[in-house]
Amino acid sequence: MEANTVHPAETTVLAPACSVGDEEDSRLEGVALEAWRSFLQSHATILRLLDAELASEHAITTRDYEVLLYLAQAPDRRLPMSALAESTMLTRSGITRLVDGLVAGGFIERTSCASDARVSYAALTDEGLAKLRSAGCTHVGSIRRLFLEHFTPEETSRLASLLGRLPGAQRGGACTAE
Amino acid sequence: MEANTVHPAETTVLAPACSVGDEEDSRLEGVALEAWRSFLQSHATILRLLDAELASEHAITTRDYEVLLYLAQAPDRRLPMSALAESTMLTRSGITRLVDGLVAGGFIERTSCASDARVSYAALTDEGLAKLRSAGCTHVGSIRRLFLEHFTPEETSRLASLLGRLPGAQRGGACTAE
DNA sequence: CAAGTGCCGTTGACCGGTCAACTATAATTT
DNA sequence: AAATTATAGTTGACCGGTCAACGGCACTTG
Repeated sequence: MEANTVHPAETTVLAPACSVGDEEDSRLEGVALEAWRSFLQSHATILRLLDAELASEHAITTRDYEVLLYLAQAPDRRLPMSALAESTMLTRSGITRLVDGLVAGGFIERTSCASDARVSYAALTDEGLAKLRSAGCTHVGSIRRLFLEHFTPEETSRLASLLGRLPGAQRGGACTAE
Repeated sequence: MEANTVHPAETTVLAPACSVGDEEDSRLEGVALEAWRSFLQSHATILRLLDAELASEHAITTRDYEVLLYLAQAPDRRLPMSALAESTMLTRSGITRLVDGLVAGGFIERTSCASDARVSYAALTDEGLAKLRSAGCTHVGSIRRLFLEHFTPEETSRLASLLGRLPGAQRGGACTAE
């Protein structure tokens, strides 16, 4: 029937390896190329699958999930918009619109801040929490299947230590870090 | 002045680790969490930087670059739109529009196929090739700096072998692979 | 060779996200 | 206290990409 919809993605990719010209070192060689390509393509593929599953089984986006999760972990289950923006690495306007959607879905409410009238909190509703819980199972399962399952525990730890050196890898995200 | 534009990204992120509820295994623990988080966040961060550099120094996108590169490596420096779509992991319509842009920029021409009137080739122009070459230096340099430089050769190779197991990592992309 | 079937590329409608401009509030300077 | 500057959030315009529908062409199959 179909299956003609080639999955999209945000790949990118690398650099010559053959003979565009055969000049300088503007090329990536062997194993370095492999590493880089695998990095890009696996990311694209995994995220795509993750998103598809979450969308089809829970009608939310990976981003939605992420926001719900951050809120669930936050004290009082609420966070200022800016905090959300920073955590998710979206712009403030991006978060505004994303939260708009979640509010419309009933997963989040906007509440105002007593001590600073500029800030508006995004607060997780009970339905939001329920959604997160139900989606969580699926999602974590998928992450295991698509990512973690390919490694032994030691490998996972080695991988973590390698990837952990890359730019951006160390920005927050943990439980009570910040 | 500013620097208030928090860099955006397509992160996602993981799963609880604290105490959303303290139920089942719908959580990611320790080192697995680290690996997954690093994977997501480093990707987001690196691609963002890469894109910014390419945009500011060469006025093209990472995707543009990718397409140019694929064409440069192709026999006769041209490829059918569908082939491009597959390589880049974009949809056919996505490629149409992307190529539109590159044609407008003079980097690509559309030519038709003698043996099959349905296909239209995207063919690299000389300017396109020049663009690729000049951008290539910057780009590959950035990849080295942002990614490769964080690893010794053995580490790179180990990383390649780990990432190489992930879904999507083995799809084509090499020189004369197909 | 006429009719079905399927593939190629483009287009329209939409969506998620950015950027830049703006409003309202807070904090700082004078 | 008034003026300045900075911060929080929203909005409008736009962009890159998807999806679904379509038109042109090629390949069966009657």
